[in-house]
Amino acid sequence: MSPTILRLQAKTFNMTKAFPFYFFRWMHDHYAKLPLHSHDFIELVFVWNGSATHIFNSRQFGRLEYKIYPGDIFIISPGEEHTYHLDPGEKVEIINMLFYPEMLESSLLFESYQAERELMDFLYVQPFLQKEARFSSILKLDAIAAEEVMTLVAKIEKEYTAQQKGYQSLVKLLLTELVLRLGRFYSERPRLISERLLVVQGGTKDKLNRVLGYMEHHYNTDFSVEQLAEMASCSERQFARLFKQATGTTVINYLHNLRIKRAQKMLSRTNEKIAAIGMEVGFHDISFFNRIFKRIVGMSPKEYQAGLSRGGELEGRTAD
DNA sequence: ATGGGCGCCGCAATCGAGGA
DNA sequence: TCCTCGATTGCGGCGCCCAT
Repeated sequence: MSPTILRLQAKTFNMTKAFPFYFFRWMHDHYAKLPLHSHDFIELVFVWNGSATHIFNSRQFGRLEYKIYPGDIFIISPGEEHTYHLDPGEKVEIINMLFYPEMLESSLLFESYQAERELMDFLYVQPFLQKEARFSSILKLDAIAAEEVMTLVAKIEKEYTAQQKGYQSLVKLLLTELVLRLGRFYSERPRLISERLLVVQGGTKDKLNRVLGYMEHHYNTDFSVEQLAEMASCSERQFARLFKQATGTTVINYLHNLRIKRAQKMLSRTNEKIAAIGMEVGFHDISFFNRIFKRIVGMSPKEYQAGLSRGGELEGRTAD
């Protein structure tokens, strides 16, 4: 017998037609059982603290489970059934924003540019495409992006709580900005192997995805091909072969591209010294960082930074 | 599809010189 | 002082070939 699914509706959260939005934070632990539930609104989830296992039932993909950690952001679309499981001793603090599409300033999103429409992939398109995309629609932000997002979330929370004159319009605008920014981070994130991997088989694809996920989040630490191969449960030789087959490049080249891309982003967003940025993205030697940067981007980090500060269009290539 | 052997290539680290 | 570039060196990664 299948479990009863709790169906949550707008009236549960006092959402109105004029302002269909609800903001709340909640703490969850092993003892507080949240039943499997679904809703007819969009749920934007920010993991603030702790960890949990997110359990997700989908008509398309069946039952999915994945671990969530601080900084993770994901969307639960209308009709999707989900809940959380926490092991004894485990706790999680989550920020939830429940809303209907009417909350978003559609004039800003849909009428102007195709680019804005593409940003909305994060909300509507990607989660329905394929099983792997469901996982990749969990955004993991770097420190700078997370700060931008959290500043916006704090503003929304402040407006929503204080409820001063005009707060509904301000929350709409802030939520629209938040979704656009998330869409931008989503489109800028490194592509998972599975999204372009057509040549390798299912089980292998999962293994490579696990490794690529590791590389994306540990790009600035030292690891060997041997360790990665172990993670993928295959020999070094086989791993290197599959990696090349899947990505079109070698492990080291892929890692360099990842590091340089992050370095480009940092150069454009901070005033940190080039040497510090090189170290931060995982290069032990500034000389070697310069060389790799120039090979990939087509100009030295200094030239790249100078180009940014002039505010002009950069001709340099993008690491990808 | 997968793994092993072998040899070459280039990454990564280090040092030094020179320019802005 | 900071950044870039060149030279050098040890060793790990990768391509090729062949076997299972």
